Amino acid sequence: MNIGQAAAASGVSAKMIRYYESIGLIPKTVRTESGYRVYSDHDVHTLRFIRRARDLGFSVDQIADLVSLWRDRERASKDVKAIALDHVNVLERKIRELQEMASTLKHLADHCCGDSRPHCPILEELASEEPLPVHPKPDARFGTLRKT
Amino acid sequence: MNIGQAAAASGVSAKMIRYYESIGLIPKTVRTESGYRVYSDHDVHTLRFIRRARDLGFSVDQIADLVSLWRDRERASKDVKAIALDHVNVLERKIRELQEMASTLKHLADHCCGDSRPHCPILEELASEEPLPVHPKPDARFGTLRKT
DNA sequence: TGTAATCCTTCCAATCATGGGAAGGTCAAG
DNA sequence: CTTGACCTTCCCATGATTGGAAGGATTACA
Repeated sequence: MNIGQAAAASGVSAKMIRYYESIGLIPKTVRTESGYRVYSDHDVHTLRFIRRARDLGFSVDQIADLVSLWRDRERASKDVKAIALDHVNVLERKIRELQEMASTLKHLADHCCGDSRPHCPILEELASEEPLPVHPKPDARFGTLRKT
Repeated sequence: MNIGQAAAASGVSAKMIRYYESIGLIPKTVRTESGYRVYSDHDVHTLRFIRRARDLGFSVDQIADLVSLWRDRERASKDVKAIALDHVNVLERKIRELQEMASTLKHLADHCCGDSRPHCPILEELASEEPLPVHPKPDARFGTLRKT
């Protein structure tokens, strides 16, 4: 299988496959006489594993750890779980950050008439010397996202 | 005022001030004879405006638009509001993506005992040929985030 | 068999916002 | 006058990904 076919079969672009090889996430493949990379079904399986981990937002470093645990039949599941929960924490922190931005911004936009006149609370707020008002109150709807 | 003082007063690092100047987000400043950049209170005010916009996650391009609207006394507030709401949409889309990842991952982690044995549903799922199960059901808790 | 289209290769560059650091000039305090 | 803290420019790195150029290989079709 050529790299293009492996890409189509795995959902990882040929560009990324070469990149993953270059950084050592996947081993160097066999080549044909003319230098073409050759992939097996097993390689494609690994690539699909990587793509799934990537779709869950894992970093390449974490994916490397996950792949190595996947290959290791003696692994402890707690090591896998630790990586996963670590990543959940990162995701949730990021989510809270973005929610805070969105909430503040929606609040500001709600108070802007959005017509053809120049008066605009959004700009006023950005230009203000006061600390940015951390959205009215951390809406209870988001409470379920807290880690507690 | 030197760049370091402007940085301290605005909360934008000296590095970033130079960068913003280089990309044209802020105009080139006056220099002393020896080449030091000189900043006025007005410049610092602009920098603070930029920092606030940045803290709300606006891109540099959007910030440039916001600054230009801020400067424009003839602006229409709807132009500002449009930028803000556009950005809210981007933020909310990103939030939903991250929530989907976190939710899927938490679900997987919940089913992993996390002990010293090798069996691990997280790895099994990543290695599976099935489509990633988009978390059990788009939990109603997140429904309020939908754009409708 | 010729040729054109479609692959593949490597290498380099760009993204986005930010930080690190080197080499060297400037300034203020002691 | 020296020392330390500032400033200058320039280059590099991040992370994951895409784009493209130049050139070789393979394939398909007439």
